[in-house]
Amino acid sequence: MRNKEVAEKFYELAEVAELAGENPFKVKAYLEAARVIENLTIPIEDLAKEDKLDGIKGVGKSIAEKIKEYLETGKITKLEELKKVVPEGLLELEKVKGLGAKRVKILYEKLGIKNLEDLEKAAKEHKIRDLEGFGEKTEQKILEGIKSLRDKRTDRFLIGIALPIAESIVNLLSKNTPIEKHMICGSLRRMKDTIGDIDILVTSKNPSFVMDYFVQIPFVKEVLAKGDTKSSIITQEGIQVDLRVVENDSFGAAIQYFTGSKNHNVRLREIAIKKNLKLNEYGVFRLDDNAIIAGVKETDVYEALDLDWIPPEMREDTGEIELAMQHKLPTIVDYKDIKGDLHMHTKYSDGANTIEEMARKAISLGYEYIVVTEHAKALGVAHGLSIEEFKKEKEEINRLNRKFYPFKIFLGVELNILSDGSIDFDEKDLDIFDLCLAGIHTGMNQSESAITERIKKVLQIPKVKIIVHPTGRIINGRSEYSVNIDEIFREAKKYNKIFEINASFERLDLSDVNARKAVYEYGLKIAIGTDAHSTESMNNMRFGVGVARRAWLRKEDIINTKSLKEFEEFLREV
DNA sequence: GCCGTTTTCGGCCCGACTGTTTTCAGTCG
Repeated sequence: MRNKEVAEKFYELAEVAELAGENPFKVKAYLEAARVIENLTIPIEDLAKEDKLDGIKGVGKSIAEKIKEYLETGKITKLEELKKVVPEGLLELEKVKGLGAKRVKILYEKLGIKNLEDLEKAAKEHKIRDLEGFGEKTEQKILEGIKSLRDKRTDRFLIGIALPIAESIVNLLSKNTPIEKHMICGSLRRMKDTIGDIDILVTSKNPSFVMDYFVQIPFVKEVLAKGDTKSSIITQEGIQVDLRVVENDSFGAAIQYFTGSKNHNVRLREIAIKKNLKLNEYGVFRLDDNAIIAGVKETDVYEALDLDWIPPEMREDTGEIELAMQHKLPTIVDYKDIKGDLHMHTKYSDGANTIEEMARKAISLGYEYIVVTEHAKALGVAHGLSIEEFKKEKEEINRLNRKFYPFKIFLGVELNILSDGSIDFDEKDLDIFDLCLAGIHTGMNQSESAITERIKKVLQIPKVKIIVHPTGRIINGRSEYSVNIDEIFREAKKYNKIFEINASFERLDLSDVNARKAVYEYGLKIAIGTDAHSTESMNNMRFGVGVARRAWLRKEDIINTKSLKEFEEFLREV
């Protein structure tokens, strides 16, 4: 699967082409192609082989040729030629806030500025202020921009860090200020695995009171801006939070606008134009007489465009708009559809709580069952259990099941996929388990073919049902190990295996793109497990469901939406 | 360079903000 790689090339092509002064619409076409390829669930090399590249929306004859050329030779002639005219360093100059392609080009042509160092020197020597279109303030801003670029942490924030902060701010506002409606928008509402900043929208009859309160809440580290309708702060954690107060009549249009994604919104506005309408953050307007026809409710905004309302998690312009147009959107899984948690650890291995505490927590979450899945013996660092120890755990589970009836605890295990593709126990010993998970915890630096073969080997073990955290990524920490995920999925379908969406917010593995591929391209089923090591982290289920919703998964695609009775039937088939 | 339930040619999202300007270009989200 080389989609990501090809997409990167076209992002680069777009950047370089823009700096070279190519037709802006051509640049837009490259960007659009890159984005579509990135979100494709089918390997692009397969499409190339079958000569179906120009069937991709946004890919025409010319871009199809470039894709083919890249796949065959590793190069795009057009890109190589442009690079001869555009120095490498110009790309980083665009990252300075306030500088876009146009200004970078002027700086290069008039002052010969080729990189950050040149830029800083020129600004300090006051050479920039005399250029046409530039001035003293711009020069100052450029220096500030260079500084913040160098200071800036490049990581985005994990959703599991950002969402609780956003929620506590909303709570404080609700309690202490006269706000009426409120909504956390942006990538948080879309449940992206990482977020850049927090967007909160509220309505209020007394905006200035709300703003005065907002900029002085305890965890504010810095106030970036304070106005009547918009204020921005930086929290102690370093996350930027924007609070906007909007009119009640525009609330629906505003949350639509600020939820994004950008690409989704651009498409909506294009659709509006074709219907002789205009869409902005204030509402949907008729172009003829500027009359407002929607704005209070978000559903009305979509309806005004003849679209079904689209769940925020799906708003990435990867086909959801077309389906909404035809009224064929899938009914995606709901947060309350989850009936059990399939992956957790207790004090028996490296968890912080007892089985009983985990069970009580599960009951408080409204679950009908849990599967307790300690590490198996090969994972020494995590107190992996022997078969004898699992037998003991089983006795305690039996006792607790009598106590908590009809709620049920199952005995599972998280097996290790060892470096030769074997697992911790003999297959005959696995019969004591209700459910066997298996995952890679060691030997992640092996080659793609080695890791792929390891997993394929484990797929053949009848008793192993679920592959957990299948790509091994830790967000902002460790990238995926190299594995041919298409080959794994194809093989898994033969044996009816299931893949986990690990709901721990550092992992979220499978990712949205991979989960969608597993279900929609390979017809596989998904399990969502929190991998909780404490009662507290069982709350992370919502992040896993968020990924499932971003992957367009339906209730029936996810096995832990089954009722206890259905789940027991499922286990008997295992 | 792509695309077509008005189009195979002539379009290609919207508004706010900033700084440089006397009416607007560039940038951002």
